[in-house]
Amino acid sequence: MEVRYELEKKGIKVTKQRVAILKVLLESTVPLTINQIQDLVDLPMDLSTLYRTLDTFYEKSLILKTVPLEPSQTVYEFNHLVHKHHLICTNCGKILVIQGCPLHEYEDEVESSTGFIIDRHQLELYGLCASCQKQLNVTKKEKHTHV
Amino acid sequence: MEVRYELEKKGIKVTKQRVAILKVLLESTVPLTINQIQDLVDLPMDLSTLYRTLDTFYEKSLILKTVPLEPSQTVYEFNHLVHKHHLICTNCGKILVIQGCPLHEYEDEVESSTGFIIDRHQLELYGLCASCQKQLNVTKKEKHTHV
DNA sequence: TTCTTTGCAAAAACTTTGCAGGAGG
DNA sequence: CCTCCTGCAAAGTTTTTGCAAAGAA
Repeated sequence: MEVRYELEKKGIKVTKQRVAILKVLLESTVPLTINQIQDLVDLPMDLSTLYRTLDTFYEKSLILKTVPLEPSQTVYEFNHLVHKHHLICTNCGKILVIQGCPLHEYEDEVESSTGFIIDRHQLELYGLCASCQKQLNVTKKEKHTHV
Repeated sequence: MEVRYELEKKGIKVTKQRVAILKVLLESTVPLTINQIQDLVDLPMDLSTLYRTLDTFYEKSLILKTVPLEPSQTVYEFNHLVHKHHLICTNCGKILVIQGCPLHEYEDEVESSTGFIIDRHQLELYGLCASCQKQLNVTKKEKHTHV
């Protein structure tokens, strides 16, 4: 089974809980909160197991972790090794995954101006999705000036 | 006093607690957690007051709010109306504020490809500051490939 | 067997809420 | 004077931890 292989590849001991969690993350097209993972997993599982397992996965770079501003619960997703970011609707909470990243040259600039070694970043975009715009009768004209 | 003026300008009723909180945020060069604000404020104040006040300030765009990945407690800072981002050292936790933003054209692209109206974003860069690099004997060569 | 992981229970950390008294305009 | 704000207490959420039993290699 490929899920087991993903774990072994990272040197993570294979257990049925870990397989179940990873399967959920692999099958999801969107990032999930810990409670959503608990609901989706195919065997009952304690939250402490989920926290511990997700920490382990994160340390081994098997998954990515994001803390959105609204709602501010951490979400987890499989690390497909394709760089991407989230576009989050502040009305309905829908998360869209967008591929690609405009930050590489910027990071190089910041590294040389600050002396840091940058190894990752977190970027989310927030706004209104098309259907919430319709529902709320918002048009592009009313967009707030970006600060 | 200019702190009172900032409040009045936004239509926020002036109280000694609000003045004290805003003063702390105005005087700080770095974003602060709610506990740090409580420690820095010049009169004893309940945490519920802090939560409520910071919510109010945030709704009126008087302050900015960020949720870093590590450590993941929300931080608050005065909204100077100059766009900036954070560079966070994952070893010592130090937060550097960096001015400028490389995202404006990118947001326009994403808007047209997704139909969203984007009104803000959150971006943080994570890495090692110069002194932690020295302390940990890390050099640029060992930098992880960015995923 | 030996070491790691899990579930349970409890605690810690963080955040929200209701209400009565106090402060601001 | 009227309304809104604050402190207190309590409860709700989210996350962490210790320990004994179960599971993986």
